[in-house]
Amino acid sequence: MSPHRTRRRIPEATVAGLPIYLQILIEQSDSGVESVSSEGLAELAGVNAAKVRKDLSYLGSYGTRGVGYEVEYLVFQIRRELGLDHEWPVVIVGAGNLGQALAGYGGFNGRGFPVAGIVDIDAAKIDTVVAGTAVRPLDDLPAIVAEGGIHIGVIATPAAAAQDAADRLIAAGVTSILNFAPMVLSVPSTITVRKVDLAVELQILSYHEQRKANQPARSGDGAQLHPLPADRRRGASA
Amino acid sequence: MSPHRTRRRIPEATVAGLPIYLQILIEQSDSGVESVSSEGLAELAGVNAAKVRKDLSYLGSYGTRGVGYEVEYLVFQIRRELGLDHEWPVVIVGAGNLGQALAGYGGFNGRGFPVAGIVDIDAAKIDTVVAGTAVRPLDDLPAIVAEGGIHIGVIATPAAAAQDAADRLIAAGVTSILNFAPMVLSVPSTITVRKVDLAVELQILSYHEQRKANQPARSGDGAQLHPLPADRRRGASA
DNA sequence: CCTGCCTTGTGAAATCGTGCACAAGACGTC
DNA sequence: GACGTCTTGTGCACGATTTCACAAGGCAGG
Repeated sequence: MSPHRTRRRIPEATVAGLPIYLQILIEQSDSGVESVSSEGLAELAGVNAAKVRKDLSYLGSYGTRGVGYEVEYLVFQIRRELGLDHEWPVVIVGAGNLGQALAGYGGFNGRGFPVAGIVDIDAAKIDTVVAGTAVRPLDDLPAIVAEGGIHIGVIATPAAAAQDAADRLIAAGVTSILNFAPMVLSVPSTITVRKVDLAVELQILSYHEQRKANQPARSGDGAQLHPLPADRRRGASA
Repeated sequence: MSPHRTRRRIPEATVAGLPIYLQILIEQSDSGVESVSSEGLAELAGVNAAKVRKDLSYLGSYGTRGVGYEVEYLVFQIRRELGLDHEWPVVIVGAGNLGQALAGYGGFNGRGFPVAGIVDIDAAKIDTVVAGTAVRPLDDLPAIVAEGGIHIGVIATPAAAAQDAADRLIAAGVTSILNFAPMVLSVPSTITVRKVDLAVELQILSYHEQRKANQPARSGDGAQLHPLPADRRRGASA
């Protein structure tokens, strides 16, 4: 049975932070570290220690005052909260450059999101094998989703085809979409969409670069001429 | 000869929104649309119209009351603000699966971020040609960065090599980094870092999926929930 | 058991982002 | 030139997120 019921809602900002903590904790665990403090975790994640504690407190009181958090246990709890206690097969739409790379990328298969299928609209690509999986026709989407019990779809098509891909995924039963196409999707409010757009990321970097170029180093903002030797500081992110 | 001086600081949230508006505006421009209202733009970007107006107001008063925004002009202004009035060559560290895909991906070359070089630490990969660019040794990084006047580096290495890649990029003179490795980088505060982590995105989707599964379906817009296949129970390994 | 030290968990304050509501301004019409 | 309509630009309120500050516990040593 469900180990916990409708837990209090976790803020989006916290949900976005949990995978980072998880990654760090797993790393620590692999290194033999058994316990970690909010300050240590914060350091590694590049955030404020208070934020770490508040984020973790949404999961429950899994720390020990005066001691810290037990790494293994925290990993277990975060995994459970994120729904990572089982695999989530995904289907990729678009077997082009990006789709192929994603299929072959370890970040999917190795992390609990096995690629259960790849589809493409281009007949020439059908049956070619990408990273061990044969490309199937776009029309097979409903069958693939139903057979695989798939909830998550990945869109790796050109922008022009992205909305159609989304519509088909949703019609097939998918309820979460990871969109790599540079295109804002229009979907029902029941569908969760996350967008990853390389051009957007680069343009944000471009903005900051231009800003740096227009603004020679000033004494107050930590910009220094000599690189700091010992401890490093975190750069801008988010 | 910087075209404008230290403009008032633009909030990060707005900076992140500008590339989206830009993309939509370019699309509209290509379709022959000459003018757009904040409401129209908001619709296409999937945000609130007031937010669009507020975001754009940080650039200046480039709209016309009662009419809207002139598409071409707005494109020009956003481009300028983002520093997209010239190209930003990038260097990619890591010629593996992901690095190769990125090099071949149109999202770089076609959008003002030409790939000026790809480097890898693996001697076997040196001189192989990826998307028209020969892979060069990691040690060439300083030369590549200097010759190309490069400010932006892309990390496409495994997590374990990411910090070293960052250190080398920074030592070579790069001041902005786009990090695809599932690893929080430690860098001086003068360096701008943005992280793109597929696993993180998927895990966030996983959280929302789990949430939907635990929460009984609600009637509404025709998107029905998918029963969770009860037989899928394997734990994800790191 | 008591004391001192350490770190969590959490109210409260500060900051940031978003949306509403409306005055200000531009354009077309009469 | 005045009027009506439309849409921007923005003050203000609200909500979310981040940070601060500290009381509440837990553990070790005496």
